[in-house]
Amino acid sequence: MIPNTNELHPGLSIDCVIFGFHENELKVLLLKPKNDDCWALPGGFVKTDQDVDTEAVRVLKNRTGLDDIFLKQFYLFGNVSRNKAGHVDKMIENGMIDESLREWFSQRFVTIGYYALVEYSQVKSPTPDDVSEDCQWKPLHDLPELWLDHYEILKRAHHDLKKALNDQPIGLNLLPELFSMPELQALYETVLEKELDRRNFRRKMLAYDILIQTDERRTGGAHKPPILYKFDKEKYHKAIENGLQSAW
Amino acid sequence: MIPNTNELHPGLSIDCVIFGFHENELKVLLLKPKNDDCWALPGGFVKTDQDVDTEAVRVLKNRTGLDDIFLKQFYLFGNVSRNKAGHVDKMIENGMIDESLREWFSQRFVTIGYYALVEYSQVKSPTPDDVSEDCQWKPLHDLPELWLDHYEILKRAHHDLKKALNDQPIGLNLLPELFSMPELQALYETVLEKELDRRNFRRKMLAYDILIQTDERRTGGAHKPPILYKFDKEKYHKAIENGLQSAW
DNA sequence: CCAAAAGTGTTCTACCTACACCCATGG
DNA sequence: CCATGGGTGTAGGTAGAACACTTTTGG
Repeated sequence: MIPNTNELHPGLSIDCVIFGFHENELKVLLLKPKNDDCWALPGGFVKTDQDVDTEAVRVLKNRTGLDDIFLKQFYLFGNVSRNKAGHVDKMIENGMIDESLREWFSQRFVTIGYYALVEYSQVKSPTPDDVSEDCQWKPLHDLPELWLDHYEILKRAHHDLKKALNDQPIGLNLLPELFSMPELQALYETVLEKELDRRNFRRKMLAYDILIQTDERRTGGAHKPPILYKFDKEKYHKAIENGLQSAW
Repeated sequence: MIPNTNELHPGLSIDCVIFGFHENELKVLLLKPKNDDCWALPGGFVKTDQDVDTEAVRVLKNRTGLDDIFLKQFYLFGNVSRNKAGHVDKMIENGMIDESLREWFSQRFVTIGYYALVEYSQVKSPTPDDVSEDCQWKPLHDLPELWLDHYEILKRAHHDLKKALNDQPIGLNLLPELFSMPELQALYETVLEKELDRRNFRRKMLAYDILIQTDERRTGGAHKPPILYKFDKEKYHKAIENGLQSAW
């Protein structure tokens, strides 16, 4: 529910690009606003007595039930053009918001983009917010039409995520607790949108020294069962803080 | 002057960390608010009919007279704690702002951090804004006490700039048109806060393929005069767009 | 026993590191 | 002529790219 607008920071919103990884595809959690053909990024407003980061965590928690998740503020979208004329009228017509909120929604808004990486299977039931009728994972490469500038926000989130891989590992919170090297590689290939050499990938990843090899193997395939690994969380977080490689 | 507050985006400000390079030091352009001991980052507000980036460019232009400069949005500072109680009272007491603006300034503010890299010598006369009595370059490593969370903003700008060097060249807009390799190296060493090997630096920088060697040399020193280079602007900008190195 | 996919090792190359020598200038 | 700092080259090590063979499972 939209809280009393008096308690909200005017003209400021949050949009979260929530990435999940499933069936070798990157998926994004999207909302279907009521009576609208477009889909939208989960978002929200900022209470004036709350940190912006806190509010982003709240949005994530409300949609996915998850907290304690990697969540990164990546950009503030502040162009005037993102506020489309007629857009509020439509929301009122569609019954998404009440007439009384017309003024609040008619302000010029800037929005803070966050992206999150979550484990697909842990999101038991994606939950729509009160202005939406549905909440679903959509494949990054087969997206429905999106609201306003949400496609641009999503693209930039993915672009920033790709770049971040040069300096950070990913996988924690995006893969199950135990995973095989080929599964981790599939994640990287999906995010990067390119194929990688199996052997070189393994060597490089092991050199990061953030993996712990377990005794278990993933059986069931008609082939040699892969070793399962888990992340050394302490080293993983250190790697994120210190950066993985630097030219200087 | 502060425009009519009705035209301004409420609770939203811009702060610019303007870096200059002079006498082998990184300097930052700071403002001295009237009747206050602290110094502050140049900043401003966002007109509701202007893009946020546009407003940041305007701030830079007003303080330095420069435009067409590398200006990067690096973070939105959105913690509640940055709004200190009593801080508006003090501004009114000091005559920085009029009593009539009390309400406007008492809102909770979030601020968008930008950093800029400018050529020190091109800023003929740093210009204070109307709530400040002075505008000066201050050495990054000998800063006066700063307003509110401006020190935190500055630190983060520098940190982001350092990281950016792994993926981008710097120097254009920060050095004169013509510069020697040792001068460029001094810039890198200053930003990175570490010493680099002369020969390896040269090789690496030339490998970036963004420099044009000129026939001129910098004379005057009691030693072999260094060759002067300039940036190949087209290649320089391409390097910024495409990134200099990537792990994947 | 065969197909499928996983685990391992080697060679070649490119780049980074560390270092030493010569060169041009001003004083 | 000498002190100062700039230009150049090279040997050794490390890391990435390309690539082939062996291993283990299910069917």
